[in-house]
Amino acid sequence: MARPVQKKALIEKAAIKLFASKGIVKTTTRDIAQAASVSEGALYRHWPSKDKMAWDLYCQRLEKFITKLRPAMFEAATPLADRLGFMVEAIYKFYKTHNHEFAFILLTARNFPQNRYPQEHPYVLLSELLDAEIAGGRLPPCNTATLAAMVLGAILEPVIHHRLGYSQAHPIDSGPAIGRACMALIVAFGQEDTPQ
Amino acid sequence: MARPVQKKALIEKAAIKLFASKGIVKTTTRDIAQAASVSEGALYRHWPSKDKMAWDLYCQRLEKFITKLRPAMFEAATPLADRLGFMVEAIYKFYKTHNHEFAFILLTARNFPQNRYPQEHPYVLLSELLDAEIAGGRLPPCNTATLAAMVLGAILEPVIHHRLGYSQAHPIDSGPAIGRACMALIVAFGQEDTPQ
DNA sequence: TGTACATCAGTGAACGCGCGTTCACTGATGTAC
DNA sequence: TGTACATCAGTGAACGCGCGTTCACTGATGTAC
Repeated sequence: MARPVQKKALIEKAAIKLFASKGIVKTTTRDIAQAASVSEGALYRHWPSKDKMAWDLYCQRLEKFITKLRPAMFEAATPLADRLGFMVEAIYKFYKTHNHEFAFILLTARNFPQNRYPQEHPYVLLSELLDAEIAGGRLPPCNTATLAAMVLGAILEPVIHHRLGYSQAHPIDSGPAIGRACMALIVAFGQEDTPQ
Repeated sequence: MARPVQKKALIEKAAIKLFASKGIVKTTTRDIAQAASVSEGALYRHWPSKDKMAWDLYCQRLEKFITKLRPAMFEAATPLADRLGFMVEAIYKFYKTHNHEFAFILLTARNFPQNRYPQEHPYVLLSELLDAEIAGGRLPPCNTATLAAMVLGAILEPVIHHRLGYSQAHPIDSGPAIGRACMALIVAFGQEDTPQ
């Protein structure tokens, strides 16, 4: 039986909150240790470096999130508008319940030094979704890479604004309107356009 | 007559390029000095600190950009779709001609420690524009803070993806489709919605 | 015009704080016999 | 069951590199007389 790990979870929670608030680079190991009521050396019992810790946390929490998102987004029988609505709803719900974790994986982590997405990301899901719609003839062909980026930006930017305090209204309250607007965006983008 | 300033402009150019590529925190004064072929001490003849330099550059370059954007966006007689199209076009054009400067003021600078927008920002312009449309009865009332954030996100996210290399197609090539899609987004967002 | 002085953008070496990381040590738990 | 040993998450002090900033100095240009 493995020795009971007590403090790792505390360190993770404190690190994610700090990373989400101050950014990875401006968060020090002293910050984390203090917030988790742990010595600095304790970090190095679980991760080889601060940067590796950040990257591991990012991949792991993102995968957890994707696992929630993927199934309903790929219910083949459901119309696109519904699946998009589900995606928007799921994203904002996750933001509401896991504020810091969300800000970390979807906002802060944009500027990871690695400069790359992990294999799985809402952006990738969205691209696949759009490609499948086009392949199924339910959407005219278009540049899905750009379109997926637009939709993702339209969904996430209100979260950024809410989190930074520019807007008081929680995006989840505008969920239906936002889903509807994204659907209209997709349709309008495809009109009269040819793939590049 | 002021002594001719030769190196300040070099320092600014090098700093902006580095800030845009590595982020402000990860860019060192040694990086900047080396890129500008200048001693580190030279920075402190023009700015009191690295952070103040970054903030000054941000405000100044953003204002320059806004000055280009504002006039045509507020031509009262022009329909919204055209003004939106102009905005999209102007943004992507600026990105094309001033790659690093754009990435600095509109992408990197999102996570400034100050955690606030300067008074003038494309987001603010967009909000004002939408409010004016509603006041003029040409758009149904809605939550313009959220809507402006959506539109901004939809316009800027393709730029982020292009700059990070996720997408090869330059957003300017999809300019008309993106403008059209943003217009559709706005219209759909307002339908059946009441202001909050 | 020539001389003395002020100004200031620049240099390059040094400083010292803050940070990520290391390390010897501890004590609790698991395991072999 | 008791004893000896291995394991490992934790501590807290120390280390040392890298970074932002400082400082004495230089040399070119502007100004007073």
